[in-house]
Amino acid sequence: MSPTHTEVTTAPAPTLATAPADLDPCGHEDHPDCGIRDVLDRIGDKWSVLVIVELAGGPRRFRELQRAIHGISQRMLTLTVRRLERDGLVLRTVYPTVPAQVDYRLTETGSSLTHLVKALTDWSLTHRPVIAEARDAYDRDHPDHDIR
Amino acid sequence: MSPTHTEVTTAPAPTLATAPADLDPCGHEDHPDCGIRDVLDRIGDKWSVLVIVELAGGPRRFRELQRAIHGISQRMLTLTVRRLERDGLVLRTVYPTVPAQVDYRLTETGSSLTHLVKALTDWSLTHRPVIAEARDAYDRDHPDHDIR
DNA sequence: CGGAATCCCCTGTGATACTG
DNA sequence: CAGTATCACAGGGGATTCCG
Repeated sequence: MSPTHTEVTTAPAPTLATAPADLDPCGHEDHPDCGIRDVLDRIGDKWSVLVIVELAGGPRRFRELQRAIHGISQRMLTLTVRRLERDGLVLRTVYPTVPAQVDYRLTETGSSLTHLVKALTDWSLTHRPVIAEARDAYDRDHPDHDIR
Repeated sequence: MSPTHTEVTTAPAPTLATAPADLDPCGHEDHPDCGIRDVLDRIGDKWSVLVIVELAGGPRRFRELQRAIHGISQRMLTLTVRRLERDGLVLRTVYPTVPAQVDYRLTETGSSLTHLVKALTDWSLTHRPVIAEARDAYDRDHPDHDIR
């Protein structure tokens, strides 16, 4: 890594006015396990959100999902939909045909997540350029760092 | 894992009407790398959102952050704020005092994320009971599975 | 105080092969 | 088609130690 972060400031050290966390998702001051953790552990993985996005377009079969979600392996798709099913976000239906046919669709709860996902993608698309620029600037000022 | 998922349905297999993904974050049909990936890779990790939540309450020093975010290690806090700094979501300021003093605060871009985070925590708090119930039900119907 | 450097484990994920 | 079963591996992340 670069020879240690060394960009200092000449300004005097301020006394941080311990501002209150007006966004505190918990009830009390010491964030013990903020409910947010639940969501993150659930949709914060590599594929869940993409599955939800795809299912937001309507029911999909296993292969359809796999084809739609570029790069996901069979194994991960299985694990992802299973977890979503377990959490009640996705409904899995098996039709006793031959060969087997299974479809997945969002439950009521799952659908309520699509708004958030939409907001996330919107934010992403809006700020992507700014972030890319910030990144380039950082990488320019900090040659040979290994962040990410 | 349990002897294979075997909950079938008696209903006839429907012909999925390939509904359009009206939530498609990409421009075209085949989701190649949906912009959503960018956000997820950025705030979808274990700690970033918690740091953002804390900084939403105002500037914080390194130790303050670590104390506020229960369970985070020194190493991960460092890595997390570095990545956020690199992406231009957090501003890091070093005061040449002795011992060193550093504070972190959200940038304009970073602040714009607090709305989303708030929405996420709200959703989490609202649906937590339902999800917990779904989970229990699943675990009851599928004894000895190893999902998650 | 605010890190950086190491060591190490464990989990998530991919690749491949097999099955009802 | 829709999985399951294994193997194999990179990297995320924790604990500890050292430094300016």
